[in-house]
Amino acid sequence: MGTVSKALSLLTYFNHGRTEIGLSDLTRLSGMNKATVYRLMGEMQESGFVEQADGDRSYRLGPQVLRLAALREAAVPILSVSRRVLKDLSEETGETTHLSLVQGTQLNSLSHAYSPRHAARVMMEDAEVLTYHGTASGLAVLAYADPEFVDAVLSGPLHSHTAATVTDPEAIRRQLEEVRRSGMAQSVGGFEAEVHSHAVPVFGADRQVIGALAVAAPVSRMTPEQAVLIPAALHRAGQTLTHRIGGAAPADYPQEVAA
Amino acid sequence: MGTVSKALSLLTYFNHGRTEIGLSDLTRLSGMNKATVYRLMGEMQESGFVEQADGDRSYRLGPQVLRLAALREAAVPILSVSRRVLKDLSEETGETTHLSLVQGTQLNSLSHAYSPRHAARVMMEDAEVLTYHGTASGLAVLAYADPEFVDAVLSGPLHSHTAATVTDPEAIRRQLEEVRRSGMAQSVGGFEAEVHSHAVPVFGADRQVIGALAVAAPVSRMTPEQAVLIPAALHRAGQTLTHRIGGAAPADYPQEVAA
DNA sequence: TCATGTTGGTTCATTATTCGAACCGTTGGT
DNA sequence: ACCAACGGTTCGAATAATGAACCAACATGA
Repeated sequence: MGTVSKALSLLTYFNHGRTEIGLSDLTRLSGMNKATVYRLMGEMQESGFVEQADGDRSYRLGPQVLRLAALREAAVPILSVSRRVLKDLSEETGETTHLSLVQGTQLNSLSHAYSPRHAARVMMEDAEVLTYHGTASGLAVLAYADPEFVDAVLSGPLHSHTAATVTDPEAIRRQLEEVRRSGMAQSVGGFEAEVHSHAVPVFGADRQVIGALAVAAPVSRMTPEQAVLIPAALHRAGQTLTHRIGGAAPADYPQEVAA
Repeated sequence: MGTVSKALSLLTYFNHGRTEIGLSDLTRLSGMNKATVYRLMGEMQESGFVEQADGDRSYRLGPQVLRLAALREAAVPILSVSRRVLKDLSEETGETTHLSLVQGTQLNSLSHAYSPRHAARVMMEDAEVLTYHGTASGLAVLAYADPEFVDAVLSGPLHSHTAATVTDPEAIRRQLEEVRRSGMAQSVGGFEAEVHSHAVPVFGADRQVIGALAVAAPVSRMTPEQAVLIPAALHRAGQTLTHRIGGAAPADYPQEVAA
């Protein structure tokens, strides 16, 4: 692994539960030498990618990432476009909706919308890491990902989030077959108990899957009517989003939502 | 300069006018060897910080920066907080308002708001680079920056945006004195002709200046009444923003807007 | 008070990585 | 057919990264 990859990999240890990390913690998390981490963080600090908090000297992400994100959105306005789609979809379904994107080898939630219809909602946070095997979004992505990528994911450790999480690689592969057939992934209590999620893949310009659009509802509200309405609305929203960002679905992607 | 700094410096060549850059262009812009640029970009591509467009193979910023930006906002919610302040300020003044932040050695616009009051508005784009000497925001920042930083900026080349841009270092230093006295910077036609800008500094937790809040109005609308109302509202908004992000102004910062 | 274990930060000889001139193969224009 | 420009690749020489050991400062607690 090159020096640049090492430096950038240090940034992956930041998440919602850990927005500030001290030097020693970072060396432990990364397994690198302390001097190495210190120098790498120092360089990234000079460039404004990280900065040090005032009180203790722990590191946090710097202001430079905001500029890059704004430019990314200027080049590929996927977030701003998705906000409209998410809002419409959550109004139509009455449930929480969210968008997640493939970033390197991990899947991150990046935008979400709530519906005001019900007081009880599935809550979401942005920039949260989703597992491929334990979420509807993850399955939707895997179903249309490169076979090598699927192999890499399924050969790694597959943690259980709940008692209902499917962790057997062969069982997951069968789920992926089903996703490809219907064009839609489902997960009932696989990530969080009492949550029924539907997800469809979102495709980029090269017909590669780039992420997933999902609806998350309490299982108690998944009536037979909703079980028809949500997949139909979600499928349409997914096609709209793929189209608006200049993407295209692969030829074998179902044009209509299958039962 | 270390390898990591070199790699990250490549990202600075992306801007609104140049969201995709080919390998050869990037080598020319950076002055580095082509093989070096190729390898560095390859590493950043693996980490998802950049990606290659489908048609040609030019590079653009990758999805990973979105995740980092979301986490930065989670740690230091300056953008989400500023949106409220900007919106209120543009409604109160009837003019375009914007926030810019110091990122390394450059100043970037990062958020803005328009007022619906007038059809003719000063238009803004996010993630645009502002000069320190030619904008009210830049002067507001310089007035409260480290003396070494001011020296570095003023010893560099100072380009003219318009005929009204002040480029003489000594004249700029006199302007900075005036900014420190009044707590507010002004620029009439210095960046764009026919635009009158006011700006106040925004401070972080360590009483360091971290950016500037500005109001940009057509010179034709800068009536005597507005020339009083805008500085007062802007000064209040700046204090509000500094306070909401957990910052504090230095002791010598004027508590009231001075004439 | 003294020992112990943190923390962030620094040093420097060893070593591995990065560098860059020159080189491909391809594309597009003339 | 030629030329120029493109993205990408090679490999010995040059440089920068590495990591064990070391500081100083602070905290904890016996």
